[in-house]
Amino acid sequence: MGSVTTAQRRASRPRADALRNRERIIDAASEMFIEYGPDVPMDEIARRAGIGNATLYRHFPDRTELMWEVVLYVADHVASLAEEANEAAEAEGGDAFDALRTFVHAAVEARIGALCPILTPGFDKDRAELAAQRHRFTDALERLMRRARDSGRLRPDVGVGDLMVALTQLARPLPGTNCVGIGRFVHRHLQLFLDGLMTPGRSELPGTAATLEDLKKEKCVPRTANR
Amino acid sequence: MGSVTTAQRRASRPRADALRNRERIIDAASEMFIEYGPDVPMDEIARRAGIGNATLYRHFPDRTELMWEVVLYVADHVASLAEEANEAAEAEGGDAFDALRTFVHAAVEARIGALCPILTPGFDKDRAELAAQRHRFTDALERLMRRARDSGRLRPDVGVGDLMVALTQLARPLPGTNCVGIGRFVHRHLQLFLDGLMTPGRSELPGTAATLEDLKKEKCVPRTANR
Amino acid sequence: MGSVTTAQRRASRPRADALRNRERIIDAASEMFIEYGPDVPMDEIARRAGIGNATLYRHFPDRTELMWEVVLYVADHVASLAEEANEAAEAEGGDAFDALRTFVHAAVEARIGALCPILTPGFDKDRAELAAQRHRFTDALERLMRRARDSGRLRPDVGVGDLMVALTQLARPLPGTNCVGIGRFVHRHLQLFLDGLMTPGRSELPGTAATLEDLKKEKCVPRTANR
Amino acid sequence: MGSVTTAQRRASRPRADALRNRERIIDAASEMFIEYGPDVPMDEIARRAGIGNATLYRHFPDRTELMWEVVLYVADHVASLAEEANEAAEAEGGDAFDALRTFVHAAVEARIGALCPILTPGFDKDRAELAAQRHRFTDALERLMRRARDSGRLRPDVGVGDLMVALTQLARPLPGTNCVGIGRFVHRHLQLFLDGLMTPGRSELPGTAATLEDLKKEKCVPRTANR
DNA sequence: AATGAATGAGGGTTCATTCAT
DNA sequence: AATGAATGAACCCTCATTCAT
Repeated sequence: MGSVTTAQRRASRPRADALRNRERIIDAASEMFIEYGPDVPMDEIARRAGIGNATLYRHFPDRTELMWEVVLYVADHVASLAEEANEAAEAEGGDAFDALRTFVHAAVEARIGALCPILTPGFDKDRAELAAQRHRFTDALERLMRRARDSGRLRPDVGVGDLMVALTQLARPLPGTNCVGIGRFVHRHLQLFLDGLMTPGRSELPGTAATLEDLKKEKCVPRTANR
Repeated sequence: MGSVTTAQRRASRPRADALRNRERIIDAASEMFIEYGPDVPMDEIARRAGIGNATLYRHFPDRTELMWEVVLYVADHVASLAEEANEAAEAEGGDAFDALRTFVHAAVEARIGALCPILTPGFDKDRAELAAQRHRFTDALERLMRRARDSGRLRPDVGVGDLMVALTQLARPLPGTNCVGIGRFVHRHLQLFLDGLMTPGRSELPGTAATLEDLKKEKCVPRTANR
Repeated sequence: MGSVTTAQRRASRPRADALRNRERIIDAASEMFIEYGPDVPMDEIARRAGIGNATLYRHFPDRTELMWEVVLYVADHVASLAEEANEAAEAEGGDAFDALRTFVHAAVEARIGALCPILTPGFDKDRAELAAQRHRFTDALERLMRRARDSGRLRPDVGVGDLMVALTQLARPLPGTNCVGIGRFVHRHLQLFLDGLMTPGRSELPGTAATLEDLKKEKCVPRTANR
Repeated sequence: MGSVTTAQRRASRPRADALRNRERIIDAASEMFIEYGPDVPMDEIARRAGIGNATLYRHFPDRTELMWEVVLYVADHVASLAEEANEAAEAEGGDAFDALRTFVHAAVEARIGALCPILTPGFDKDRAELAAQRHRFTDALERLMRRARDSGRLRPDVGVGDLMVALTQLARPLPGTNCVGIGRFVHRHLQLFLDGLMTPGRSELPGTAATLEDLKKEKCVPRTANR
């Protein structure tokens, strides 16, 4: 036991430096998706990752694949955070709304903004692995919010979709900028938004809560083709 | 007396169709800046305006100039809204926080999101005409917020910059989406955010309030590359 | 007699202002062909002529036609100069080489450089009217040079083509510039070139004399299509 | 010792094919600058070089940079020719005017006409490397002409600028022509011009000698438009 | 496996020419 | 007849992706 041929090792285990590069790329890409959006030039990602552009393509055959891996990586992280938050809420003495706050701020640090490619037209968000993470995430967050609602601190007229959309929006860089400066505002404004989510509700809300799923089903017109 | 020749009228007044086209362009551009950001292809703007691309360039010699006109147009509108809101607040029986709510929702309808080019690196936001509108706007909004603060309904630890940034962010379409669907959320989430702005403050806010001016001074790297 | 209907007058005689515009256009174009080459933007020509662009097109349906008229106009002028020079040489006491000098310098003033469109690929230099002028010009110049040669002051190993090419080249603006400055050099360098044409020849000349006709027959490869 | 690894060599030395392409581009560009002027389409240069247009841009980020490299390349060559000519003149038994003739004809072969971008408005002819070549060139040529003047064979009333401008002009292809045919005349007419430079001067020269420097200072309007 | 280089397609802008007033 | 406006094609340059070392 314990002895494998070189060939076997090759097949199963990638070279150490290749693994390291893979990490670097995902890291660079997730940062840059947040700063510049999902259209950031591939060469720039490669540059920030400190590798040649073709190396990037060896790891991820095209931009779609890269987006996919980034999303998967971040979604995994964020899902874990949601689960942890939920567990904290379930734990003895846990407060669900506080756990929600903790999760929201942690999600920003975990680069939840790098999930933006999900909304890109043509992105196949239903591929198995991602679906799994989304389920973990959605489940945990829904249970957490239900618990917060039940505890009487979360307004009953808001849903997971509301939180997700607002979180995504507020965590983005300002349009047309890659201002690091937005960072100064993100946590501040999320805090204010969370305050707005608390009971008693201070205003009537228009529309209804929706999940991201619902949103994705909206009539998304490719506005380009209307002539 | 009082009568001008046709020639004179011609000289001073642009042709009717040209005026119409100009309106259409600004209209299309302001919509598309909101939906896609200030980098949206010029050809797409022309297409949505229903004109040839070169016509776009006849009206606005380059993208900068177009951004400028759009911003001016929207800023004028939004400034008026802010002034109206302020006047409503000053009027007998007026409530400043309610006026603030009214303004926020109206600003979205007025396409305040189309002001995003202001944050674009290289945009000369200090040109005289725009500076004037910004002053009108800033003055009115600051007075409105001060009044709301004084009336005891607005948290004292938030500033104009907070409102502006959150408003901008929440009013944007989701990244990569051309979904009209986001509209369903905008007013809803702004309402929640406004709730969070009310007294009594329900949480401690990190950071400090900042104006858009401050933001612009942040270390902003040019958008396309960082080399 | 002497009475024509308005209709007849219209058909035969263009309006006075139209005539004036036509002159202005040719004037502007001939200047600008010299300064910028035959590719100068049509709108710029219209601008310098002080008219709208469409007016230019009413007079000359396309750039080719405009070039043609300019060439015709200048060729006529230059041909007259050549004839005058020849006559001066034939007159009693006339010196042919001196007449040649006079002609060369006068041709520059007459904007001989505006003949450059002749060499443009696709230019139909064989249209009847132009052919006539070219004949007048060539005849006069050939007789003048023959006479100068016979008088013993012009080298026998140079021909009309030599003079024409050098004249054209030295009278052009420097490449890439519309420097008025070149004017300072033109007469100076033509003078030097003419000195070089005098007897006794001070060097052996490579190649043989050629007419512009010969030149036009050269293998002119449209270099664009060699892949 | 003294041995470099493959990696090191890679880092320092560009790939062989890239070098080859670079040469081809400069070669094509220098030809085409002469034939069509500095405005020749980049795509055409790429085509003649036998590469894709983007490859051209990889080597030279923009047209300015390409002009610069071409100019540098040719200037180096021409400067060497001037120095050689000067040395030949200084050598025992050397004749300065003959050396000048040799230089002029060699400069044409060395594509001195490709220096035309120098006169383009906005071209920074003072960048260090180019300034160096220009100095080498100017020094050598001035010394050569002074020597020729001192030897009594060169007219005293002509300067470097005269030679340079006339050389540039006579070496160009006829306007609008892509005729290789002009080559037949160039050496012929330069020979005639050189003859005109010899003593005794056969005519009075208008104006005064000027350097290219002087010319550059003339009131040069930007090329594209004059508004 | 890693890389620099090459490429075609696409967006920004200008210009000759046509259209509508 | 004169004009301002509109347009498609062409050119400059960038970027995702592929190729060759």
